[in-house]
Order: sequence, then structure tokens, then C-alpha cells
Amino acid sequence: MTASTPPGKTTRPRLRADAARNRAQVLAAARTAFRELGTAAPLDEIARRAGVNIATLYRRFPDRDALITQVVLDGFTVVLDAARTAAQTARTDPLGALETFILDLVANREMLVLPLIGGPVTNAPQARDLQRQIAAALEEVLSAAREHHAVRPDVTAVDLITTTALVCRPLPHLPQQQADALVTRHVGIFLDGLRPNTTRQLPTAPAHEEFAAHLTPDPPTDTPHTTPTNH
Amino acid sequence: MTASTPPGKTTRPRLRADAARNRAQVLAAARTAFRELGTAAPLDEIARRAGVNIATLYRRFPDRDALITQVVLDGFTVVLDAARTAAQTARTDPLGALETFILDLVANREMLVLPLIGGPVTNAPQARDLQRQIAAALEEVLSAAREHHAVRPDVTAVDLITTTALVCRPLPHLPQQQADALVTRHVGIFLDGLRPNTTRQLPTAPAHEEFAAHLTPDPPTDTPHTTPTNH
Amino acid sequence: MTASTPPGKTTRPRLRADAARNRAQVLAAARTAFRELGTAAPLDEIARRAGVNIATLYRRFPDRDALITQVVLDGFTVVLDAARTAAQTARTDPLGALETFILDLVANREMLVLPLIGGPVTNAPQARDLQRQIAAALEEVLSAAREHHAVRPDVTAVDLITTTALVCRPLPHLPQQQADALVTRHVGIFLDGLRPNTTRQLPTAPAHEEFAAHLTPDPPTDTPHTTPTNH
Amino acid sequence: MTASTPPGKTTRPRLRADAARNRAQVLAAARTAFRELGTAAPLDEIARRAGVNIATLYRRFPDRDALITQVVLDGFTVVLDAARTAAQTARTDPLGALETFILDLVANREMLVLPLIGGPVTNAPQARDLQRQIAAALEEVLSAAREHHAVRPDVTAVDLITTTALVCRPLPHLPQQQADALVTRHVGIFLDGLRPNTTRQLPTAPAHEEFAAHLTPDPPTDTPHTTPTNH
DNA sequence: GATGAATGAGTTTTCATTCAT
DNA sequence: AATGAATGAAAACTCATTCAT
Repeated sequence: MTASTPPGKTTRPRLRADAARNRAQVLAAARTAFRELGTAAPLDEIARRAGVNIATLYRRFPDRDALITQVVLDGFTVVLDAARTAAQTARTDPLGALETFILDLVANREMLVLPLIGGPVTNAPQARDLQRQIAAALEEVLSAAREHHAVRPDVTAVDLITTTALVCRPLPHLPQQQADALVTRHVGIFLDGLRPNTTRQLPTAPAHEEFAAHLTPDPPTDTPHTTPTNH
Repeated sequence: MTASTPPGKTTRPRLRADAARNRAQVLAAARTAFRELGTAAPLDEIARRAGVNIATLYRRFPDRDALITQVVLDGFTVVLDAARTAAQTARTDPLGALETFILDLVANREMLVLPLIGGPVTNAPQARDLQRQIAAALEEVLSAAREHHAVRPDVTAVDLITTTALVCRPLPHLPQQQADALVTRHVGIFLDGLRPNTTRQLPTAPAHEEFAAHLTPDPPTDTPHTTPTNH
Repeated sequence: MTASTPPGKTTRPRLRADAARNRAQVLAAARTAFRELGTAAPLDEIARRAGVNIATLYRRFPDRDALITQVVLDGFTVVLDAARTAAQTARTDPLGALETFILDLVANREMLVLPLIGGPVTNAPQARDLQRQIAAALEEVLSAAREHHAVRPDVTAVDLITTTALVCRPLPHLPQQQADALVTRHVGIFLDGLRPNTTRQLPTAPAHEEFAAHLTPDPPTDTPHTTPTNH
Repeated sequence: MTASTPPGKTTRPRLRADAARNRAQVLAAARTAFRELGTAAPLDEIARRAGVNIATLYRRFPDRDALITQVVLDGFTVVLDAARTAAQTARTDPLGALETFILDLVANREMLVLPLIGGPVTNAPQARDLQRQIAAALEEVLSAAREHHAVRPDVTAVDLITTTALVCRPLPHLPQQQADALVTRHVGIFLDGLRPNTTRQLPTAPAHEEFAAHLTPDPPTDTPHTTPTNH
């Protein structure tokens, strides 16, 4: 599955070549802008970065939410692809599969505008589906790993998703290279913490379904769209 | 050291009681708003939450940067306090000190608007000082822990700061309780990863001084202050 | 008559020494600010320049108009003093008196915030009185000069007032010394134009009373007080 | 040369017809407003008078300075046109050319938002160019006049510019007709003062280049743009 | 399908003015 | 009498969104 073939399923006639290019550029620009400035990033700034007119952006994405949704879905798709790949290798090398999964995402985190967890910043039902599939694939990997006694038994798919969400966010004021080193070290330590000979007990993990519930209706906050963000 | 006694050093007599109260309320409101909406949060929204007039906010903080800076410095101060406390217990129980340090910050992360790492979103030289002191205190804790063979030898103060920065950010769309559980689990696994019998090699850690260098001049970005954020 | 003994006639108890000093400083600051920034100059800027608190300014001058009025009246008083001095010398040396009158005002134009003509930016009846007295004194000077055949017969007191108004305004972006030279040269040529052997006929002069009529009620314009200005 | 073909040189294709009309209306409104209220005139008032939305004004002129600059440049262009016309007639009737130059500008002074002298209220290098060309053209007129012994030998182009600057400013509180009469009388007397049989010596004239120097760098005043004005 | 242009609705920022100390 | 502080109202400026070309 490739990220972002135009809309979703009910695909329309198919875009003219230049239109498709514009759409892709807008999404790329949005990805970057959202990571740098938050999802409240000015739309005309995104259009500018994409090298298209603001009205062109609007033609493709009727409103900010549509754009956010697509960017988030694209991010989820990337994660799902990685999770499925991991699931395939899991039989033979579950720990390696798991490590590759996380480290690859970290390495390509510029593509991700999440959090996977914390709910997408969208109501799209597709987001929910994607999350479920991601969790399922990761559960497969973990099952295999547990059988091989390659990981502690108490770790869950949700933990992996949490980790992805936490470590893939931008560290805005740090040069790329340093950010890479620091995040990779953190993940390295985390991965060592996954070994079976645990020393401590973790608090109870919320079941995936439990927090997945927060995805859908997402009480129509009036919050002007100044991005929910963090630091 | 208490967070945010008015400005800093070179300041006037002392605020009138009511003014000091207003100032504190503004800072508290800003902290929350920044975590929820990003540092681009509307200032009048912050004033509203603080129960003061927008002009009162401006009287205390001449522009958005001044407000952000103070909030960030307050966050750093909280971390420094925690680090110093940890340094004191480190002699007798280095690992416990270290765990308490991280877990306490996680538990009180509502106070933190960072990133500690990547530099504050400010040029304030005081931020640099605070970071140095934090790193120094944590290095003390780690020294003791290494002597006790309580932690892997390759972990550095910078790693601890990175961890704090990564895990203390908000997970906006998740209910507090779930977020707490997930983050605590992540930290728990990370702490297990700190044990001495390591299984993997970490990439080289940037020296603290190295990334600290990015704090001060902070290339005078013209970027209007639409927050660097993420999702 | 000295410019600006506190209010006007009904003078109160007399100001405390420090209060009187503050008042004078405010007026001086206002004079400068009005010349530099127009009569719309921020009042707190004026207070700042005067080295007093904004509330102190308000205690002396209940509103912007009160301040403007006093500044203008002070200017008129300076002109009246000069005109009376000229009237006294007029018997013996009418032309010299006239020249001295204009050149002295030009040299001290920092004191003047006019226009004498065009009406003051105030409704104060005292302004009208002052203008009348100025015109009367100048008429005396001109009478004497005409008798001596020292000036062309068609020049009037109003012309002299016009000249004062035109040449005493600030040339904001020019260094003082250059402005002085240029304005003095202009006035020099104008004075030469006053000689009796005229070469051209001037359009009819409005009688003094005619334009003086525009002074008093000055239909209460709502024009927010963004200064009437020029360039 | 026509005043204000869109921006300047390095600009885009050409404005759409309606956009060009809006732009012209904004400039006209700004001209009037600046003369009436000073260059600190509220921009929304200008937009209102121009019959366009404030954002439309901002679309054309990114900030107040841009608008002021264009208005000033337009004024300079008008003066330059007049000076060149005068230069053409100068051979045959230098004095007439000179008189016409000044009187025409006075008659059309509503178009002018200067001062020509004292530097424009702008840093634009084009302003400097225009001033140079104006001075050059006027010098031509004066040369011819001097050869004909039609003017005193000590008058310079700078004097003429000074005069224009002084007499073309608004006399805000005076009805148009009276202002016209008074200013014209003043100019008439000044013109008589230009005759060759001088009676007095003028102070040294600053060379044109000398004060022109004040135009460009224009010490980057931070002075928020509350207009330099006067009264 | 794409763009220049216009606009209404914010948001930020400044300022006059009043109040309590 | 003077000042620090607070506030409401205005003005500057930005942005999302729609329209006409």
C-alpha cells in the first residue's frame, strides 16, 4: 500500500499529471510545515512552500482538516507498511524485526506527523482502521518474540506505538544530525530495556481498544484550529 | 531555587502584591495553553484563562517571546531542582535517585514546557546556564551510579535530558490517566535499559557542550513566532 | 507677559515647586513631541520624555486638548512678545524691527507649535485674543514702515503671520543647522520682496477678522485625535 | 513620466485592471489623509476612504512605510515633471518659467506629500534620484535666468526646493480659498525678492549634495511610525 | 485546472484613561 | 502629589476563504 493515492477508496477519475504533482507537493510541504510550526501553520505558507497558489491548495483540500487528515493517514500508512514488513520477518528473527521496525521509523520520522497515539488529529474512520491494523501486525511480531523469549512478556503493541509516537516528534531547535544521534541512543536504551530479564514491574497497559475509543467522534472541539502541540 | 521570582537579576524593587499574583496567573495559563495549543496559542486566550486583561499581560511580557522565555526558564528551574535533589541522594542510592528524578518529572510534567533539548525556544542566556547546571548535577548522579555498577557505563547526562524532553511532552488527545500509564510504562522500560549488562552499542553521544552551543545565538530566525511544534 | 504661568487667569493656590517643574517639563516635552510626531503623539511618550509618570501628566492636563491648548497658547505668547517688542522699535527703525521680528522667531522656532494661521488646534478663546493682539502690534509696525516707505504698501499683518506660520514649521529630516540656513535664506529673499518698488500685484489679502473667525467654535470635529498635520 | 506606474522597476507583469484601480484609489486616499491627519493617519481610515478593504490595502502595500514611500515618490514625480517643463521654457522666458513652476505647484499642492527637503519620509533610493533630477532641472532654469539678469545671482536650486517644501504644506484649519490667497501672496512676495537688485546678503546655501546625503541611510530610526509632523 | 485578487474575521499590539497605593 | 498597575478601546496586521479571471 502506498501512502496517499489521492483521496481514499472512492477514487475519482484520476488526477491530471500536473494536478497530481501539485497535490503531492502540497502534502510534502504540509508535512514539513506541520512538524515545524504545528498543525496551525498558515495555509498560505504551506502553499508557498509547495510552490502553488493558495487556491490550488483549497481545490485539493477543502479545509485544513482535510489536509491534516491526509497527512496523518499518510503517516499511519508508513507505519503500517513498516509493521507489516516486520510481521513478515518476525518468524525467523523477531527481535531483529522489532528493532528494524522502530529504527527505520525513527530514521524516516520526517514522514510522520503523528501522534499515532493520543489519537490522530482527525476523525477519519480510516485512521481508526489503520491503527487497528498496525496494532495487529505489531502484536504478531511480539507474539513471535515472546515465543523466542526475545522480549519481556509484559510489553504490548501499544507500548511500541507509544514509543514511536514519543520519539518521532520533532526536536525543533536541534540540528538534524544531533537529533538523530540522541533519539537513536534513547531508542537503543529502550530496546535494551525490552530484554526478558526484567527488573521492574510496569503499570498496567491500557488495552488497545480502550484508547482507540478516543479516536472517532473526538468531541467537536471548537478550539480555533490553533494546533494542539507540545514541546 | 524557586521558579520565576519575577524577571531575573537586573530588575526593579519587587512587584506589588496584586501584580505579582497576576503575573503568576499569566504564567500558569501560558504553561497550560502552550502545552495544549502550542507556543502559537493566542495571547488573548492566555489572558482570558489567567483572568486578566490582555494589556496586563503585555505590561508584564512585552511580547510573545518574553512570555515563552519565562515559561521555559521556569520549566528548566523545575528540572534543575529535581536534578539537584537527585544529586544529593546519589551517594547512598544512585539508581533510586535517577529513577525518582525521571518519574517525578513525568508525574509533574504539566509544569514543563520544554524541550530541554534542542534548546529552549528562546535565546535567553539564562537558559544556557540552567542547562549547564542541570547537566552537571545529572553527571554527578551518573558518576555515583557508574561506581556502583548500577548503570551501563555509556549512558550520559545528555541521554537523561533527552529522555526527559521526549517523554514530558503532551499527548494532547489522550486522557490524562491513559497518558500517564503509557508514558510511565515507556519510562519503565527505558530504565530497565539502563542496566549495566548491555546488549547493544549506542551511537556516539554528542557532548553536552556541543548541542548547548545551539542555544544562544539561535540563528535569528525571522519566522514570525508561529510555534515550532509538531504532532 | 511670560508664557505659561500655570493655567490662565483664575490661577489656583500656586503649584508646589516640584509640581511646577514637572508641569514645565511636560510642556517642553510636548512641544518637542508635537513638532516631531504631530499632535497625535502618544501621551505616554511625552510623559516619558518629560521624565514623569503618565498619571502625573494627566493630573496637570486633564486631556490631550488641554495640553495642546497650553502649548499653542505658549507659542502665541512668544509671538506676541516678539510683535510688541517690534512695535516699540518701529518708530525709529521700522524695517529693522520687522526683520528682527521674523528672524528671531525663526531662530527660536523650536518654541512654536502653531499654526498661528489656520487656527490653533484649539477652541480656547484666549487664542483668539492673542491673535488679535499680535495682528494689532504687527499692524503698528507696518504702519510705521509704510510711512517711511520702507515696505511695499500692499503687505499686511496677515502676510507676516502667514510667513511666520509657513517657515516656523519643522523640517523633520534635516539637521538643525541646515534647516536653519535654508529657512533663513528663504526668509531673506522674502524680506527683500517686501521692498516698496514692487513688480507684481498680489491677490487680495483676506482681512484678519475674516480668517480669525475660523478660530473659535471650530465645529467640534469628532475626528479622533489623530492630528491634523502636514508635511 | 507619469506618477506611480505600479511599483517601480523590478516588478511583475502588470496589475489586473481592477487591482490597478484599487491601488490608485488607495494612493489618492492616502495622499489626502496624510495631508489632513499626518502620516500617522489610521490605515483603515485610508482604506475606507478608498472604498477597499483594509486587507486589500495591505496586499498592495505591505506596511505603512511602503505606502508613505509611494505617496512621497509620486509627489516627487509631480515636482520633477513641473521642473522639466520649466527647463524647457527657460531659454525664452526664464523668469516666467520659474514663476509658473512655483505657482503651479502651489495650485496643485494637494498632490504633494513632501517635504522635498528634509528628505522624504522614506529611505527609498528612488527618492534620492528624483531629488537630484529635480535639482538639476531647476539649476538649468536658474542658469538661464541668471544670464538674462532676471534673478539675483545668489539664489540656488536648493532655495527653490526649500520654498516648495515650505509653502506646499497644508494649513489644516483654513478654508481652501483663504489658504490659497495667503500662500499665493507669500509666494508673490518671495518672487519679488528674487529680483537682481538685492539689498541683503543671504547666509551660505548648503550645496544640494550636502543635504541630499541625509536621504539615504536615514538613521534606521526605530521610531514606530508615528509620523514626523508639525503644525 | 490554476491563479491573482478581494474580503471578513481574527489576533496582536498600542494607547488613553482611570484607579489604588 | 506622584506612581505602579489595570483596563477598554482602537489600530495594525494576518489569515482563511471565496470569487473572478
